[in-house]
Amino acid sequence: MDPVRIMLVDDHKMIREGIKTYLAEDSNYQIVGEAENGVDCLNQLKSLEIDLVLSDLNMPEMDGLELAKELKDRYPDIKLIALTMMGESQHIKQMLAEGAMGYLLKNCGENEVKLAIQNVMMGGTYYSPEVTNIIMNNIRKVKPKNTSHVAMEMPLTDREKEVLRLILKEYSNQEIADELFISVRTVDAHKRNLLDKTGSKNVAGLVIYAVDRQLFDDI
Amino acid sequence: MDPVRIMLVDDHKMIREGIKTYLAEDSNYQIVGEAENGVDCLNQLKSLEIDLVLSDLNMPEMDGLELAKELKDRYPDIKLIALTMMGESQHIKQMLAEGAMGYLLKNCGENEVKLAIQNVMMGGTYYSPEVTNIIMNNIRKVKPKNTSHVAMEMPLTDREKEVLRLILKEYSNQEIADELFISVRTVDAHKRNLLDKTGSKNVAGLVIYAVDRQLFDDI
DNA sequence: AACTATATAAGAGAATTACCGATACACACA
DNA sequence: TGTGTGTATCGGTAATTCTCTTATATAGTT
Repeated sequence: MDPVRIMLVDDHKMIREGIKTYLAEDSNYQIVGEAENGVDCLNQLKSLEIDLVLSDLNMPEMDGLELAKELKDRYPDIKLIALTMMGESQHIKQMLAEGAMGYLLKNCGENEVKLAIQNVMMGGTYYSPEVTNIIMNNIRKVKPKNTSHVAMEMPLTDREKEVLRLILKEYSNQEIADELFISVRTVDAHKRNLLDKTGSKNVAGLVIYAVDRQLFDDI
Repeated sequence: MDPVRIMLVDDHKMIREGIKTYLAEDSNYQIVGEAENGVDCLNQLKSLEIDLVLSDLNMPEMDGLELAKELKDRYPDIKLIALTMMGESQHIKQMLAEGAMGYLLKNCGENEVKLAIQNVMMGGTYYSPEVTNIIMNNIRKVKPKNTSHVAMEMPLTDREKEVLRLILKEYSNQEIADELFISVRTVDAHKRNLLDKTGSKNVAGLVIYAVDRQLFDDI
């Protein structure tokens, strides 16, 4: 099999050197480019054939997230694995959302790097266990509320959910009325009930309610 | 070490039997209870000392999510591992949010079950790799939008972010004005600029924008 | 048959927000 | 030293939404 053609993107030379020593003696991997930031990387990509980019998150000029967006847009076939340090669950989720197929911690070992590259090159994914934990903990800790008033929570009727769904789609009351073939006053009434049931003060509250209960899968 | 005292909760006898055979011959584990749904489980807990609950998600009477909430509330020391089949990323995230410390697929092997129980009993976590993939893919596929107009995206000013933050807190324009010691009209203007910059039609759009960019960590 | 929940709708006034400006200030650029 | 450009600040007026109250029809329950 041809070696995987890799570009390293990190503003710290030391990190790049480290990874190079990991992969240097293995003919399955070939480091064909190094960049210090996203802009640098994109420039080099104009003249290089690359299979996979291993990129840091925090960099001057253009960070990993911006780079991920550009890569997805301009070179959708190039695989991306993100390199990160602990405690960046915020960025991790965003990178995944932008198409990173893998995630490595900077203190990972040689075998883990190779495993990640292999998985991703075969169309799979790789997430270092520590990263998985960060994400899962992040998901878990999201809700410090609902302790006492759980039982008090009222179920929404189908119609109310329908109205809520349209509210999330940024429809005005009038537009919702037209969509559902009912009067604005009715929409008004449903909305009022929604505000009561969810304990919200306004539309913002309704959206947040829907989002953190994941009422609709398109959010 | 004392054996881990376990309760199995699943409406399918076959599943319960399967897990029992996995753990029966190992003196480190003791199945002290079996329940067919959440209500059944909670009833038995009144008279049983349990360390860990292994629970299905979809069950009649009271499902896994409801059970998780009740356990967290009434027996916060009891560990919970969720049992699931593929394709339930929605529920997975919710279960994690409700305090499940682990996640197993129903087709997992004996060793994986034991590993999960050990990890969780030691205060750790266990997520089956397939489940991890489901979650990550779910995070990844969320955004089918931003393809062309990525570059067009305008950065928000500090003041605008401040206003947006208060909007997310369900403040009215007047309340925001009071909080920031400015006129309602100014708030209004900031809001208009926010709507323009984010391409939103109304507050719902702003909230969604903030949520899926994770602009503020309290959402 | 009576009760409850839901969906529907209206009136009327208050409150809020949206829209179209305008001014002021700082900062960059030529 | 002008001349933009972006940001923050408001005012008036129009449009919308909210609040409160009331009402009817329908379906399901007891």
